[in-house]
Amino acid sequence: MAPESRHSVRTKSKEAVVHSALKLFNISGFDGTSVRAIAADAGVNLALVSYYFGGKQGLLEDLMASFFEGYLSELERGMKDAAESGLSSQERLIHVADKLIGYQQNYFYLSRFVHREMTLDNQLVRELMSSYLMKEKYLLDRLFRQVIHDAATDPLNADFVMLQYRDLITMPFMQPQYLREVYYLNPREAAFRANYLRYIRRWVARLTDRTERLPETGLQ
Amino acid sequence: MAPESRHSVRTKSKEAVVHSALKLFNISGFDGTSVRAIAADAGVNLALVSYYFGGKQGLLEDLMASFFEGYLSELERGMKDAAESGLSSQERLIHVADKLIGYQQNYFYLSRFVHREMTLDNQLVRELMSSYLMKEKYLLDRLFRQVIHDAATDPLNADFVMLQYRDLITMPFMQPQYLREVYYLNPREAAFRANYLRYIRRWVARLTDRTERLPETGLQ
DNA sequence: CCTTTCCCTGGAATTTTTTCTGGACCGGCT
DNA sequence: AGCCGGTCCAGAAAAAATTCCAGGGAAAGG
Repeated sequence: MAPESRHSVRTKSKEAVVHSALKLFNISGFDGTSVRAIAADAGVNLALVSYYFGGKQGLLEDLMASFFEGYLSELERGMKDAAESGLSSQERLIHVADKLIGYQQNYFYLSRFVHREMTLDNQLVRELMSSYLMKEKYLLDRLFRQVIHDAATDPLNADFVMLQYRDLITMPFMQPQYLREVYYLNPREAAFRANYLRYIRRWVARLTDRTERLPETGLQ
Repeated sequence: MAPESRHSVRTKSKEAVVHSALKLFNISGFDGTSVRAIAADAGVNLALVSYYFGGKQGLLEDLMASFFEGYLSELERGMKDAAESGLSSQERLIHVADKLIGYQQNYFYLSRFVHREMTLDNQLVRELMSSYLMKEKYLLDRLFRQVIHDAATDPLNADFVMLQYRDLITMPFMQPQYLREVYYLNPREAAFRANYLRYIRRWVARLTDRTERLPETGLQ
């Protein structure tokens, strides 16, 4: 970090708050982190948080909105690019996944924080969901329309496929510490993106490669 | 459950605390829930939490340990059953998945709570988890050994496969509200278990189907 | 029937932690 | 000079965790 000249600190405090907040939220969670701790870590006065965000709750909503706007615009742009490049429907899945993984790498702490908060089941989350997540689902539906049609699969199975696709993309950023501790994988690295994308490619290929008939194995 | 006669209340308070705690944790998270709220919801005296669990932190650790013991023993027993029934390696994956999904359905709130807490990245979580997660990984490695060997896939890809398998099993219980709100699926229902298992069956089939045609001489 | 024991209640006081507010400072800009 | 945005300090106010104490009442044991 650069030395703290009076000038560089100027107008940087807000960013410092966000940065420290995200860092600490990923360690102790939102409710487990005090504004004092954030201010202390950011080397900033306590009152700043209320000043800029109107309290702790305001900071939360700010971060949430910020993530979803970026995430959704990345998703939209990825789909648009893919369509204009004339990619096949499978290749579109891969291209979009790549974009979204890149986005979450760039906003690593933010992504993790938001994913975690979304696992709560309260009023705030439900309100946020209904706007952002519905839009996400709409886009994913469009992205998968062709694939689903080609595979001629039943609707329930199609839901599970989309669900797994989404989860494939978000999981490494929801529990990176698991990947790190258990598999020695670091979702923040560029290498991870490349390797993981190769796996997603395989997943997509298997998805569309074969016909619908299943080998009915003996038991149950 | 019996009505709240004086008898049933006896020795039931501890369970009532656990029940209310889990319910509230799933709404507001651990740190977002006060001991007062738990006691009030349980219709129990405030001091009881400290009395039984030695404080809020003790309650947390109790719940964590309780989940993992049940989860791992279910995993072990599922593997043992599958082995003794002489199931194929693919069928074992499905059988174990079914068992673990059943377990998480039976302990729905507990599972969700633990999964959520695990996404934190602090010292406590790391210590608490490392022993359990390492054991889980050991068991999963054994469960997949044959499948991986048959598929003759490279180690990195094998990791991703196991990762996805685990995630397939836990995801519905980490974010059930997402499935509910966006896909109108309820992971708590028996029907979900059956339908989802059918998807897992497909996933396993796709996993092994096309690789079976590869020559046996793959590298380990 | 009486007594002891154990689980729990009730209502506090105590202590620690956290958020928020009111005002002061400070350097730059007009 | 006087304003203004950004920053800091201290303390109010509120909330939360923990502990204390004085029992009630059912069950178990005599």
